[in-house]
Amino acid sequence: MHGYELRKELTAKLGAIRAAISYGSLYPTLRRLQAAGWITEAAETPATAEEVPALTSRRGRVVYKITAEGKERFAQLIAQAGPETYDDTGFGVHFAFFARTDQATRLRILEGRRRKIEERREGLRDVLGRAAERLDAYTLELQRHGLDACEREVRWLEELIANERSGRAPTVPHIGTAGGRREDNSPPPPGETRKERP
Amino acid sequence: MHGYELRKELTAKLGAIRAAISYGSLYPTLRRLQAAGWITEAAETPATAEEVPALTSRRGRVVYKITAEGKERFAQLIAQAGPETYDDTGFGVHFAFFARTDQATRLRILEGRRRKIEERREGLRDVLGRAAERLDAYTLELQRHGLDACEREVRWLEELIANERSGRAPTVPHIGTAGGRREDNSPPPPGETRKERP
DNA sequence: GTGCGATGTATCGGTCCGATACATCGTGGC
DNA sequence: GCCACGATGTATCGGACCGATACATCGCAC
Repeated sequence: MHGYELRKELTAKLGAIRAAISYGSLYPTLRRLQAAGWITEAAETPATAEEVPALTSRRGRVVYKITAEGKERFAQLIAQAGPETYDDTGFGVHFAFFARTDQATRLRILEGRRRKIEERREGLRDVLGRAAERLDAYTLELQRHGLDACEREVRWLEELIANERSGRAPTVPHIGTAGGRREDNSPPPPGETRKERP
Repeated sequence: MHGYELRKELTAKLGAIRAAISYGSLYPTLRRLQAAGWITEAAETPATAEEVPALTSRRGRVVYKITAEGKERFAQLIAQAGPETYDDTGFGVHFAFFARTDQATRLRILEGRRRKIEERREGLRDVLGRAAERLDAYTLELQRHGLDACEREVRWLEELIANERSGRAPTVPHIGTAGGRREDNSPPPPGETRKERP
């Protein structure tokens, strides 16, 4: 893909957890990835390239392609978990690429996230219990709303964890016409033997 | 307060919406505020100041105090709304200081936030409707969870808006021992005549 | 036929974070 | 008695990211 396209694709995939990636972040990152050898420039520079326009740095549509090394590095990145894996953005990104990981990794990340949210929940309960008099009604309402969100996310995570353990794909509780679904998750990417634990 | 204390205070107040403010942000900001004349250094430098230790830049506990100009500027900041007022962090900060604003401002901000969340919700519905086949089960589950969060927040906002219009303080739906509450909101800060629309 | 919104690459200034350094104080364990 | 360790407290630095902006092309509606 080229940068603009990639941005749209990522926005559709990550739209639920964060805003669109900024250009000031996108293009430098693409150059960094290229310098590292994880992506390469793949054909298609301008259509009207026969004439040399000598204008300002004109370059239209740079299409990139991931390399074998890049694929391997990406597999590592989404499988390995650090402390930042469990914060809001980090978890969202990992989760969005769960279909490219193995079940052990998915379970590890889901449980780490649950632990993190439970800690946040306890912190909020502390504030609501101990500092309730010192805070005004609006601040308290904010904490309550946050606490509610934590509780819901823990339930959500627990459902996902239970499904992973029982080997099912993520459930579709609210929409589904009849029951759940049974589409296969984590299909092996075509033409590439992936190592389970990089 | 001094920096460390302020950080703890803000963490308790904003803990539901964002992580603690980093030191790399806190201390430069305090200096910026001081340079602008919105806060001043207020007494209490070290206790053992009689001896000049000539050590490395030793300065213990700098206590700051807001100035009259700072109070006015703060009142302006929380009352005026730009586009960034309605994103997650911006809205949270404004909401956390709702008790220091008037009802018209509160309503304006709540409705702006609702509009923003409704837009996000429609975006997610679009993705779930149109691009459902292109995305894997985990990505879809992420969108569903995000959509659910949007719907809940809209309901929450609508409740708050209704309460504002009827002149009541924010309701306490889940906890309360008997009914709601009727604590006064937006008390005028003591010893300071605040302008309603700066 | 022309104006305007979508497509597309690019840079720049500024802000914020994460890690780190360093010093003091209180307190509980040995 | 003393000392290790965690909490308190100020400070800086590099790097990542955002928001605004600039500039060019393309398709299409009016």
